[in-house]
Amino acid sequence: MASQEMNGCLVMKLLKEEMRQRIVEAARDEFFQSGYARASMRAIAQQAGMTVGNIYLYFPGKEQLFDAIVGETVRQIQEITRLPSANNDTIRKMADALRATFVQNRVEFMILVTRSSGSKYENYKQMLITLAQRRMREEFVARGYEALYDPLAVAIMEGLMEIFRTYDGDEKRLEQSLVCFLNYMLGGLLPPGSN
Amino acid sequence: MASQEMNGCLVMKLLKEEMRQRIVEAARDEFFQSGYARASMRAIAQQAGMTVGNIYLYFPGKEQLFDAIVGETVRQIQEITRLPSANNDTIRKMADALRATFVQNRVEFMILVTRSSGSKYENYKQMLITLAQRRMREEFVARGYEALYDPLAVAIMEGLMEIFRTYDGDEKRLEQSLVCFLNYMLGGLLPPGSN
Amino acid sequence: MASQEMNGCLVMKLLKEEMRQRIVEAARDEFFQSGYARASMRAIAQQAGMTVGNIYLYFPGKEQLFDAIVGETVRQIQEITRLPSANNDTIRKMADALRATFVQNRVEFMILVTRSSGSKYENYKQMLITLAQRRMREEFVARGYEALYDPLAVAIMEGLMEIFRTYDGDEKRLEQSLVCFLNYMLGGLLPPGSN
Amino acid sequence: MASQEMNGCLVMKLLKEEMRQRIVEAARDEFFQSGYARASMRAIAQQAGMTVGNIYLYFPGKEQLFDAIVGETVRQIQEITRLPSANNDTIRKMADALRATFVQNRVEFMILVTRSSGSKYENYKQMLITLAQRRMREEFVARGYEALYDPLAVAIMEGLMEIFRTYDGDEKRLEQSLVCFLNYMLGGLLPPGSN
DNA sequence: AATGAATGAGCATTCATTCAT
DNA sequence: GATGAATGAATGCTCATTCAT
Repeated sequence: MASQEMNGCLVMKLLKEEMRQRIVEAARDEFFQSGYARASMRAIAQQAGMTVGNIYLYFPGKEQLFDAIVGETVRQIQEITRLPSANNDTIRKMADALRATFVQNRVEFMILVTRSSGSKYENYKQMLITLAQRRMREEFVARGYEALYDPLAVAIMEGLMEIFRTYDGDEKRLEQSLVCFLNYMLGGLLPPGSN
Repeated sequence: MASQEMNGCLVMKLLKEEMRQRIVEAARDEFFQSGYARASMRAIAQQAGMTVGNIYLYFPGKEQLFDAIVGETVRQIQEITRLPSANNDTIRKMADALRATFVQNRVEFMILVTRSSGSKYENYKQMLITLAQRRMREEFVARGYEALYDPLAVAIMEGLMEIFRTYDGDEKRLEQSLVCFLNYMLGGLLPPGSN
Repeated sequence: MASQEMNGCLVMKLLKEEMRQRIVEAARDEFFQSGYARASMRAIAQQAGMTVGNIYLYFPGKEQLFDAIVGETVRQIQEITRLPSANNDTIRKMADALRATFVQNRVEFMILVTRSSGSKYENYKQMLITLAQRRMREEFVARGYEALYDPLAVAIMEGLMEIFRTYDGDEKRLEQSLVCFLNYMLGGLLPPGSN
Repeated sequence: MASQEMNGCLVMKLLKEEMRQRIVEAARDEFFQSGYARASMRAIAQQAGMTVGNIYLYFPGKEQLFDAIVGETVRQIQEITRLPSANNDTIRKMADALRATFVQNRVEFMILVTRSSGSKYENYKQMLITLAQRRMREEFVARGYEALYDPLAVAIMEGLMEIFRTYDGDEKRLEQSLVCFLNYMLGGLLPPGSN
């Protein structure tokens, strides 16, 4: 009987984990498709093949469910942004780290950046950009582009994201485009003859 | 007596115009803060210091109220986008026209581009970018950057908008930054020795 | 000055009466077109070329305005229905009286009978029919049709109204149809060879 | 345990079905009393002893709730009206079919015919009458009553409905009255000596 | 006498959340 | 643990009526 209970417990755990996963996947789809604000708990439950109420056993609410999806990605990106800006390749390193994150968590990244309106992450893209700006500031200032670092950071970030979007799934061309784009964008920053 | 009547008439008109203005301003605030979809007619009414029903004396509905705010800006931009792309300065011309529009209708422009989700303008930014891409395509392809025109168009547009945002109110520096930014972004397109 | 005032007073009276008439006519149109429930005070005011509030100077409310339109017709029909049922031509007499009323107050009659839903007259047609039934009862019973007087009363009334509707404006054919229809409907009631 | 589950399941189903039924009954009452347009979802919910939102778990909207009530009756009548008009008893057959429908769905029939203003069935009675007219036209014209078929069709239909109303519940007398009424109404159509 | 702006209660509908089972 | 029916407050919108001018 004890073994039965333990067994039951394990099965339960497994079941629970599976259920949680099903919810998360359905929610990811729905958030990606409709955005946070327009996403409906009903639709998520239906797609997950369960009832609305059941979702609330696994997650306290819509916001926390959203967190469960994009939270990990947020954390990864926070790691990236904590890297010391050792040399003049800061941007390339950030771009590469973002690429890695994107390749791993493509949908989560896109949700976070373009479909989070209405959630507490609704300014996430802006946060990212601001972060990039801080990193780039020194280098730009050193090269006499202090007035440019702000829009350039934005331009680079949005350009990167467009590349992510465009070459989504084709990792090889994604990388090529990334390099090509960054060379173009950062070309002006390099001393003549440095390439 | 005639002067009294005229006076009364003027006062009325003023009052009406003032009310309309109060609604428009409250709505602009609300749309800017919450975006079209989450903006609430009740909240707008409250902020304008009147009842919901009264707004409907001035505007037929939420959508038309939104239109009353962003419509003029939309029209101005349509004018811009109809310009013939005579020479290789297309982008500079578009940028300049956008700048003019932005200087005049800063909040409206921002609402249109970043807070219009749920309205008929919800893809407005994408439309603008697509437009820019079509304009830039030829020039980029001619210079062997065919793989780049897509993210570059995005980068340029977003960079422009960031400049609008940053130097909002300081028209002089806005212009300087614009020129500087475009030189930087389009520098790679010019044949060597052309600068 | 006194004469001026009297003059003013007369002019006022005339004006007032004219205004009242304009309201009544606009209301008649609107009630006829949209029915009582869907008729809108705004629309009536607009069609009458005045403001909503002004209507309320002449009539206490929507219901009383409706009364001002159909009230007279109601009274006329009440007169008819008070006629003593002297001989066996009751129905013909009622039909004729209704015809007279209809010819005079065509629109009011139609409003009363078919467009009064939502007002206190919404069962007016039924009232009329019930009345006709009471009148016909004796004659039908006398002729052995006691089980028939009820649906026949309805059938006759509705048939009459359809004729009113169909031959509206063409008084001659209206009368012909009326006679023809009543002969058909009441033919069975007459003793053989009585025609 | 299996039986418990089945039991639970059955109870659930019953409960759901009971709720649905309560809504339908409350709605039927409300639609019958106030007509489609003036019927209020709030009132229906209150009469059904639940909140407004809950009704929307069972029906997508007011219109579909109305359909759930009158739809079956509409379908039955459509069947009737598809009958080929084989001989001169068309009207009797239609009357009989209508009687059958009425006996089964009395309130629904009345709602459809007299309380559907504002819904998509608001011209239902007229449709029925027009249908009857088309069916009767030939026969009437053949007998020289071409000017009469229109008001007669109305008269017959309304008379039928009155019989339905009057003898509601007493099917035997309903049938007798029907036959009697149709004999009376159609008597004039038959050739002399045919009865 | 006339205006017409303003009100406020009403409408159908939606949806995150709760809770008895 | 899971259900899904139920809630209740919110949404945009309408309209008869009122009232300061």
